[in-house]
Amino acid sequence: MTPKQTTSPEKPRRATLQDVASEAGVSFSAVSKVIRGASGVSPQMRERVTAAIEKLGYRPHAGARAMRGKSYTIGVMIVEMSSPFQPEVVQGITDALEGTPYQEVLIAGGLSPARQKRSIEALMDRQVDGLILVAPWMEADWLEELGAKIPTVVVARHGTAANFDTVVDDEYQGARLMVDHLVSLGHERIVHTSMPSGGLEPFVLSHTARRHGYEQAMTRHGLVPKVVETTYSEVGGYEAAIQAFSGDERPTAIFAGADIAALGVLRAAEERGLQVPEELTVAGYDNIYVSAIGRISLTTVDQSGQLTGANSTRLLLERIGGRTQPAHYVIAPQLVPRKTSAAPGHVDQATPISVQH
Amino acid sequence: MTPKQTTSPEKPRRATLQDVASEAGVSFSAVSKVIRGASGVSPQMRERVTAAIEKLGYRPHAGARAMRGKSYTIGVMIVEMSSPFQPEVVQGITDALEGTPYQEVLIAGGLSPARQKRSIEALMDRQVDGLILVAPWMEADWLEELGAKIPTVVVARHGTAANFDTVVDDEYQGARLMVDHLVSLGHERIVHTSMPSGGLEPFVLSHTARRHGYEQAMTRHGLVPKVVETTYSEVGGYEAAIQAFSGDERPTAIFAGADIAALGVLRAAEERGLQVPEELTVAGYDNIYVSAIGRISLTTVDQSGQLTGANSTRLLLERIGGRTQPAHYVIAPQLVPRKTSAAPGHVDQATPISVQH
DNA sequence: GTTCTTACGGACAACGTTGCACGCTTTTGG
DNA sequence: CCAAAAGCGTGCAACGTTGTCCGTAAGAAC
Repeated sequence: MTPKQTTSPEKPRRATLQDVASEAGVSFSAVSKVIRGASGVSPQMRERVTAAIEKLGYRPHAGARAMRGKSYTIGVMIVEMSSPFQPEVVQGITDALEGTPYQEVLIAGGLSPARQKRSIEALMDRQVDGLILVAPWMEADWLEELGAKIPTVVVARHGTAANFDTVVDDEYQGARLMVDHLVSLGHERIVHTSMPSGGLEPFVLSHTARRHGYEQAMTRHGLVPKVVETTYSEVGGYEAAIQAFSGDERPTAIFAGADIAALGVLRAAEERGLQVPEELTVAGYDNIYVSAIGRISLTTVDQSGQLTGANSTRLLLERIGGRTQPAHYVIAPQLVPRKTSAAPGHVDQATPISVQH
Repeated sequence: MTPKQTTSPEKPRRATLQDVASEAGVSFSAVSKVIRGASGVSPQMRERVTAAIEKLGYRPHAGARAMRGKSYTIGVMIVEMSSPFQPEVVQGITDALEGTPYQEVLIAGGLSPARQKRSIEALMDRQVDGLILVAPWMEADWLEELGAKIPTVVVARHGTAANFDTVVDDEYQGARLMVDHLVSLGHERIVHTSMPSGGLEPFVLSHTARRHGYEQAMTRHGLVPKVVETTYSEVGGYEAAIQAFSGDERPTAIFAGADIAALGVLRAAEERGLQVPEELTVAGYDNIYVSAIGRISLTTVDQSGQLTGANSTRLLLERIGGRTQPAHYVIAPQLVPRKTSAAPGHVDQATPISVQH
């Protein structure tokens, strides 16, 4: 009953096709046929082989399979796991792969294009059958070359590609939804916080799309867009808010490009003694986990990571199946109004007084 | 300059040892020697081969290597990525593996022992050379059997094992640190929120260790421990707080077993109109990302995920190197006092009045 | 000048699969 | 009743490595 000790190093060898074949009294080719579901197998043999597989606990050797072409492994690169969107995407992938012979394997790409490239190469060294890259940072050309080598789906980059598929949330639309929401509440001075573009044209990362969507929507409403560039982080949001407050006319609403930055905006507002939402409306984008909890209750935009993952997987399997025409899938975002947004209230009277230059 | 189109399906084959050998004008065995750093290689040959490898961009085929014994891949199972501890552990692993020939690969184990087992098996099918399991939920026996088959390190489970190593934060100690902190501030009625044990003895998961540490420390201070069992979630924390408030004597401090639950406690306090920390001290455990941000600023206990990852990797590499004696590494936690904890202030006067039965 | 050692490079047999080519039965069709 | 076809099982050659074994040539020792 006590666990086996390692002291006697008689590790039981993993069962192979040959072992199963001996057990069932057939050739190993026959076993292979059964496993592959190939034709030319009698029901009796199938049964005996299946029993032997069961008995020995046989599992195919992925390395050996990889040598013959397919590893039945999907490589997923995520940049960083801390954001809640990425785990959701992964969950979507896992669910979509359930019931297929494929298994996904993740790799943390890290925060630089060079590292991300190395991670992708590590995945390719391991003979994955396809790649799903979540918000990769490297140049489009590199991805095009990659896509020519291996079935690839890129998540969260706007734009079209020749050699790989993309799945992306319509972030222009998401930003528009938010602006419409704020305008319908009565806001006019709405500041957007963004981050430096990063020069990945012709591809467009999330923040650029959100910013453009914001600008278009503002213009459409006849309002003047005003963007503050810091970073998508709590500190970045804080700094952006400080900058926004320092202008001539204090904004009545701050639409942060990311929830995490919105949290910094909230802190800045608190320090200034500005009541949210009475004196300042704050909104974000991403619907991260904390945005939902009572103490924050942040108005934001949700993009379904689950859907993103599921569709990425679908496209990838199609590509593995032989499709070569690139596909681009766009997912509709959803506005999530919560307690940090309201009609601009007391702010109209208070504005000139509390501004400090 | 435009990216190659996939329309002409002339995917360039990946370079093999043989290709490199032809390029360098030597035998493929010689190339293998160079790559493995084996002896019996002249400097000139090494140079020519290295040049050829460079030129062709040769990279070893992990599948083929796996067939000969080593895949140079470390499998890491994480239960869920949403918690911030796990990404940190992964970061620690990545850093520790930098410069070694090994590469880690992650798999999301999911929220049930059955799924987690399947994930681990999927990793083994892929011939990983070793496993790091972060907070796995399955029975100890299963892990013992696993450890007999493959070098394994288990993270975040207290207790000793025969066939694998463990790396764990000293959560008894962490809970004691927190209780000492609260007591030193003057608190006496300190409630702890926990979750049902789950029956994984003789192994002990985090919440049980924290609870025991809390109980011991309270007793040592001559105080009466009081535990509320809900779940480690925002809602769970909220419910636990409501229960804690409903007693005869309202606690002056609530020490949640997890930061995420502490957030729920904060919400409950807010709803009750209790000022934190003036009327109620709130503390957590984990030091998750949001705990640090200004608007929350939660007093908590930090366990270094980075250190955990680094040490897990070290132990695993030792085991892969041949060690069979089990090792168990304990990491010291650190108290992180922030703004949600303070001496019990107005509460002493206010207690009898605001309690509702 | 012969023999022994050493250093180097190459040949080769696995490793566990896949999938084709091949034969042996059994059935079917005339 | 014989030939052809279909059904079924086996044999075998890859796939890209590692690591052992072996042969050769150059240098050292006598």
